[in-house]
Amino acid sequence: VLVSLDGTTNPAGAAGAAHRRLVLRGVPLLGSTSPGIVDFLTETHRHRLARHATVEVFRRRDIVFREGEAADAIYIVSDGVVKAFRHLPSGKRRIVAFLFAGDVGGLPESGRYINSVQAITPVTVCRLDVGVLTEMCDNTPGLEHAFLCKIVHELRESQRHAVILGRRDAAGRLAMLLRLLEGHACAGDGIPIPMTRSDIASYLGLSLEGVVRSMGRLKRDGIIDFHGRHEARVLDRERFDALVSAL
Amino acid sequence: VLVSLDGTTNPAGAAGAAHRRLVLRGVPLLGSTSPGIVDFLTETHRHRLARHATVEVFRRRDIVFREGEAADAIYIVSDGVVKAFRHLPSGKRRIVAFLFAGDVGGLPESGRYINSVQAITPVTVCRLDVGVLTEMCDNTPGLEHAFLCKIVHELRESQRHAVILGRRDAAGRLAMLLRLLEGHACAGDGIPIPMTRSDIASYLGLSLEGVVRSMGRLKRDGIIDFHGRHEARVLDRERFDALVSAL
DNA sequence: CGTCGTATTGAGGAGGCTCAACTAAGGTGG
DNA sequence: CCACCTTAGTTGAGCCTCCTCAATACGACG
Repeated sequence: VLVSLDGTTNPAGAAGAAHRRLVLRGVPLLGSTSPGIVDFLTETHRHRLARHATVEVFRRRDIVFREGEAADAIYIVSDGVVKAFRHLPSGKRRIVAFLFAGDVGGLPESGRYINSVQAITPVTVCRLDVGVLTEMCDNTPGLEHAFLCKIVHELRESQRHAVILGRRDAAGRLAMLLRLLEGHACAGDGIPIPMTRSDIASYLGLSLEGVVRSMGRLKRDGIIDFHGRHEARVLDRERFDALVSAL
Repeated sequence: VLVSLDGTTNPAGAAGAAHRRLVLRGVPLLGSTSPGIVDFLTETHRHRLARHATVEVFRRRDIVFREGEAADAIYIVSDGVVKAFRHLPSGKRRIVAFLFAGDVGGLPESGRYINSVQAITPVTVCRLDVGVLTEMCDNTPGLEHAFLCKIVHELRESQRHAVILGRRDAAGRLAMLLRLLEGHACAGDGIPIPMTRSDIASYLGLSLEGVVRSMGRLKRDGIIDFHGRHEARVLDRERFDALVSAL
């Protein structure tokens, strides 16, 4: 943690820094003319939240919070990517979600975090004290609704994850993950793969080697090209889409 | 649909009928002395909602709503069990969740349902018009918060589902589902299995035959006893728990 | 330039899927 | 009330995929 401002009210500078970082991205509940993804927060929300938000920076591999800890705050990812995972009784870990800029993490159950969150790239987050946040929701119209919309969005994403895991073919699962990552890519460029093969395996319910071999197959088949370990590029869009849609 | 009262305000009788059916069950966000599951709705919420809720009854196999349809209403399951599923491009279907009494379904994306819901037992639901509901959330303190808590609960359940699907052993997945069903059973009795083997397979990401064989193994090993097709009983609690916790 | 974490590749084995035949149960109409 | 029909469930044989184990290569970082 490099920057950590506590207290209930931020100085103007810190509030300004938090302000532009507070974003809740997702597809809205109700139909609208506007396209897919929007920011659920209004300017008013942002200003109010910014006064009490703490900006925190984490390096790769840093833990943001741990499963089982008292949930003092919820977090909004502002920059970078984190993984949310649960420890299984055996000691293994299963990644339950990747969180990108505009996602929330740290929703508690009975006052405790239900999964751990760890940075997989350098990360900037906004920390919102739960006490302050609940109070703010009570007297800021639409704020709680914004979070509700975001959480519904994460529920949909989680269900999509379940659909991915329901597939039996490794290459198909991988393709669906790449499609997901593509959604977070800047258009035109290659698809960034911020996480390790091991993380991918844990998210897809495969073995590490299974992930590697699936990548090898996609490459051999001329569907995807992998540049280095952290970038992919779709070569054959048609067959890629077919693979994603298969099953 | 056997009972369907529309209009924005219900007569006293219908409102009374809806009143006791309106329940949102789940584990709360914040820690409390009270144990596990609570009802997020207050009496006030129930009374207000009841005036505009429609009670609907469905028989086994009836469709409550379909993926892609305009989402006019959200539903609270009052009695019985439904399955929420998505159609895959191939035409197959994957069950994303089972909804029991106290669960919500029909949360929209861009004004449309994102999955279909079908009754797997005789079912009673409360239908809440989205327009009326959003309006009511604006002028009923705590109502939106109740839904938020419930949706967080469903998000956790969905993540648990993902953990189940991450397992590679069929018997272990099945055991985890049985554990989930056990949570909805009246204590002391056997575990009711309302859904078909095919539904179980679709939920667990297995083949129908795989489900059957896994049941056969649990029975042969003396861990679970199956009475008929819709009831299970844990014979060896210790090994059952070990199986659930394995991996 | 060494070292550790990460990635890759190979051989062998286990588990689940597919295909196919068959049984059981529920529901409908005569 | 029974016969029939449709849906749901069961069992077996063989194949295929993915996992496991083990050895090796790569690459970031000090």
